[in-house]
Amino acid sequence: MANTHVKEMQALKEHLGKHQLKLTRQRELILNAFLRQEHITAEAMYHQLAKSDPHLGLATIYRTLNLFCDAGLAQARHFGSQTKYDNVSHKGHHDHLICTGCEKIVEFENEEIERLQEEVAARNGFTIKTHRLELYGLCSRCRH
Amino acid sequence: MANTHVKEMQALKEHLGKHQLKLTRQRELILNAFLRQEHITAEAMYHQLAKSDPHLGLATIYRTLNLFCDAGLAQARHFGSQTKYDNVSHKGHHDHLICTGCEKIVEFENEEIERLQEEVAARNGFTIKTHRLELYGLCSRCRH
DNA sequence: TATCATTTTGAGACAGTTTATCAATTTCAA
DNA sequence: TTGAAATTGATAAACTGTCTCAAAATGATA
Repeated sequence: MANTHVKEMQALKEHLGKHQLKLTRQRELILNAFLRQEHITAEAMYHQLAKSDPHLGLATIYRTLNLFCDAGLAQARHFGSQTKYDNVSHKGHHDHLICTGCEKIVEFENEEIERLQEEVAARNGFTIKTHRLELYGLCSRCRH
Repeated sequence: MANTHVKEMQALKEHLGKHQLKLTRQRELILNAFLRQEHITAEAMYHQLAKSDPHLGLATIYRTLNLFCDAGLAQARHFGSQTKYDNVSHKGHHDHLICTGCEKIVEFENEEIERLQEEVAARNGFTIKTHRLELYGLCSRCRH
């Protein structure tokens, strides 16, 4: 199975090098599995990888996903009692509409909002690397 | 100490009446404390109220804050590993520019972004109650 | 106001998620 | 190849939030 995620692997290696961290078999394995997802929980990834690698520990999954966050490859999003790790490289970036009634999540993108964010950032001397936008409310079904 | 939150108390009583629930000393106490906050965690409220009422149980705080959510007075949001209960009657916006270099945080407001958020929500049948927008990047000082 | 079915409370047990611990193993620079 | 440093796996521990249940409080009714 070829590594089709050369760019992300490069980014990970760069982060590891900068922080005196090491590239391990597990980190490669988890990265490849992670990049195939749009977003996933640690627990789900644990079960998924257990099929091919039964001795991979849950703690390692958590540690590695948090490492990916530090490296800018992933972004943690807390909802309900679980943490979902978003794949940042997956189709740019998506924001979320979250129904507080039924917990339904709708993803959206809005270029105009992105543009205004850049504008706000520039006005304050910032260069944006990533962002998080979550709108909380009630979906049409839950409003009634 | 007079109850200065007549409107919210009225809304709570209405909810209680509709659902065969009872108005208790604890619910009044917690409501008054809650309405003084913009947002608070159950744990924080527990410690705050423990000073004047050492026997108020943590479970009661959780139950009551969830009751407020049902009554439309509060809204739960998950932040990190904790749940914050937003006071719905406060409508302050808290958008943030966060520097990943020096951790500086700049607050901002942008009406145009807010308007576009409403638009996106409406297009998806949602009614927004609150939102969270965080822009991560480098400030001018850290970029160099 | 007294009665009493129903709801609520407090205290702690419990459950689900994430992190800490630590001996054994692996990595990688020299 | 060597060895200091980082990482892993297994599991204990921590944390947040919910459940349990006997005792207490509430409020509708008489």
